Amino acid sequence: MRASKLASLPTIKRLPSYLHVIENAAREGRTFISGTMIADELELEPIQVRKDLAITGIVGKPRIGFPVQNLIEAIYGFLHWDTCHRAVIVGAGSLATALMGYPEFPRRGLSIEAAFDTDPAKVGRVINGKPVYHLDKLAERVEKLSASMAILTVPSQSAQDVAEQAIMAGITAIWNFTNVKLKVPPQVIVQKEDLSSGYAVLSVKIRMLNGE
Amino acid sequence: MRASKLASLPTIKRLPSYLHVIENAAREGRTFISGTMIADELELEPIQVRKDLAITGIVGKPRIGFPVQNLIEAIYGFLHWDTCHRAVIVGAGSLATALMGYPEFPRRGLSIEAAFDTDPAKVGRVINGKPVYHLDKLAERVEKLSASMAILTVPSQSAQDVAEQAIMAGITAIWNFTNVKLKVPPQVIVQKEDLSSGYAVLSVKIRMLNGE
DNA sequence: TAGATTGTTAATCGATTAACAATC
DNA sequence: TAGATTGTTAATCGATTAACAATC
Repeated sequence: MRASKLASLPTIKRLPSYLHVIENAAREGRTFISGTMIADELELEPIQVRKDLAITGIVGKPRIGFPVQNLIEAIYGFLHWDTCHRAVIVGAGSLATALMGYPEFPRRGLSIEAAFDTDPAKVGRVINGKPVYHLDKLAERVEKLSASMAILTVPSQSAQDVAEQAIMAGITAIWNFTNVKLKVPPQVIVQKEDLSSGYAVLSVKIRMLNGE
Repeated sequence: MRASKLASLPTIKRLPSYLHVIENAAREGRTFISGTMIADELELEPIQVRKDLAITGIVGKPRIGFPVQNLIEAIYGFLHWDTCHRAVIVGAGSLATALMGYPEFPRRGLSIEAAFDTDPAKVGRVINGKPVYHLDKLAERVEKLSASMAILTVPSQSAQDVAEQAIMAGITAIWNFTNVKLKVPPQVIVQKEDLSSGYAVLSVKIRMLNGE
């Protein structure tokens, strides 16, 4: 059992960027990387990087740093990215297309197996090698694919309805790209991705830069 | 001058979701809304909502709540969403298409005026009523459009290069959808949008749910 | 009026940062 | 060896939450 309770949300969110830097180092043939180096690259404090990396259980060598391969494996393990997450995506628009073509996901254990839509113009098409089915086929396909995750890229109005259908079909984790706060049973996990909040931060920074 | 220094990053990130709830209330014809009600809707603590809303300067009435219209205007003002942000998007792929078609952005002051790409198959096309230019035209177009923001949806390898071109062209704010940590001069604002970190959180929650 | 909700002040909680001995 | 970097323990910082008088 991993000591996952010890990892805070901010730490978990930073791990992927560490992984990115460490994988670059691996690609360059490095076998060790120091927390200081990672911190420099990402403009963070070295102490924060060390603290965060501690949750992986990998111990570093003073003066030398952390073993790159072990660190990569440990982060994958910690993030559960060494396991395949079979997902379906509902709403086969351009955002779905973007997510289905995102090359990083397959390497990180996320496999988007099929898309669903109600638009007859989209049903039957193939996106990035994966079929687009009518939403009616959701339950049937989720079972056949043994998918446990649903990614929601539908319009806001249908978000709650689609979420309920997905849950009925046996989905236990939802990655929600709509701006709707979904109401789900307690055992279902929802992660909401909110573009507006990123834009809000950017926008406030602009206002402050412009000296108001 | 607004007391923007008093708003923490978490508060800023929550404001858009408050706005969403409050605008729904306005659409239903409500003239007042309580912090408790907003909190219920978003599964937050009432005290947190009250604290957050305090930064807008709008005062509520005990027992009744906050005046809906004033609150909406104040949040728009605070987030700088009452001002037009003219933006260009570089990398005219499916993510760019998704962002250009996101109906919320125009209402929130974000106007994506043009897209840029190096792919001859994309240059000259029109996405959502906006032209796709060759990247060569970036400087010229940014000036003509008097755009101050660039949205980056290019492949990682070209991210740093494109960012530098955008800055040379006069861009002062970058919304970065690549997984590259950009190196920019201190006066340039960068907001990095990281899908991996959301996926990391979801994935760790799944692992914990599955009882490991 | 009664009681739900507000704004404020204080307490708690948790994350970040600092300090430093150990060590490669 | 000398000194950069580690892991740990303690201090600081900031955000969330609690308490409560004021009030519509």
